[in-house]
Amino acid sequence: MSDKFYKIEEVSKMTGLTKRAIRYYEDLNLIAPQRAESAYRLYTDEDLEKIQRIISLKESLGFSLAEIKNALELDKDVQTILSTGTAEAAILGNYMEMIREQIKLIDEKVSKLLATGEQFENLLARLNNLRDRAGKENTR
Amino acid sequence: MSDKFYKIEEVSKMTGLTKRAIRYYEDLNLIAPQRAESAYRLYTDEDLEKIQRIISLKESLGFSLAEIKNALELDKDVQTILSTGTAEAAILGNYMEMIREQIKLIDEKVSKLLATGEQFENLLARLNNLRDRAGKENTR
DNA sequence: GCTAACATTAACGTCAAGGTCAATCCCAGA
DNA sequence: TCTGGGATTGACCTTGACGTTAATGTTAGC
Repeated sequence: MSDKFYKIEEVSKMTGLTKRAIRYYEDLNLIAPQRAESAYRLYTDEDLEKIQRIISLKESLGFSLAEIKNALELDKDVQTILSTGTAEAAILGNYMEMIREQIKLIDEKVSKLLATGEQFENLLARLNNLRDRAGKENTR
Repeated sequence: MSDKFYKIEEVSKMTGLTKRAIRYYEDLNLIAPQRAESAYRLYTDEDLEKIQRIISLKESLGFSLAEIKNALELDKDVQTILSTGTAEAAILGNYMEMIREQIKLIDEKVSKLLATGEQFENLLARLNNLRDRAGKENTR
């Protein structure tokens, strides 16, 4: 966890995001890098991890940036609850319910994905079959 | 496979899409319902299935409509290859490669999703723990 | 034959997620 | 010190995926 700082161009190269996108995420309060006196944005490894999480949520889950913001905040809230050990039962139950919903949502996506995957596997198998039969015909 | 026809409002209700969205998909050539003489759109069960596939691809995979169009066309091409049994080896190999790529892409998404899911499960477990400890404290 | 509830196209509006451009500022190296 | 390559903000532009409205046609029941 070296406390090195990255400038936006480096972050762009490391993450594959454009500088514009990175700044945009900041506009939406998804990230909040430090600033140098010159007002340059300074990103830590922690910021980078957060950005990677954003990318992952976006690409795999197809979440909108607004949804991602919610997820990140939910996560953060829970982290503070866990670290302080402070939680009124009602609030805690609330968060647990939200997390269960997220999990359910993810499970649904997974099963849809698996179903789609099987369809393609099926197609592939049938094409394989066709190719094999064609091969036989040629060697007859 | 009854050859009943549905009008757009029925399709809307059955699929949960708005009529506007359904027409928009037609603009993009994702679907091509028949027309009555009055120019009303007439949807078959087959059209409905296609629409359901579009929805599924959109929601689970987060595909753009352009990507969905590609996937549907790929599927259709392969179907005709399979039904006619006609396929030059090169073309066949080509399609098989494309399908493998789709499968790979899907697998990647699935594992990302599962990873995210586990994170949430983890949080949930820790919250459960916290709650149990709090419970004990109250009954002490 | 009228009317209400459907349908059509065409055109413009909107929102998210950035792209692009301009004007200005900062910094590192010759 | 000057110069080129990055950084900043602000403003407007674009694309995808629809929403909305207007003007008009169709159909089913009374």
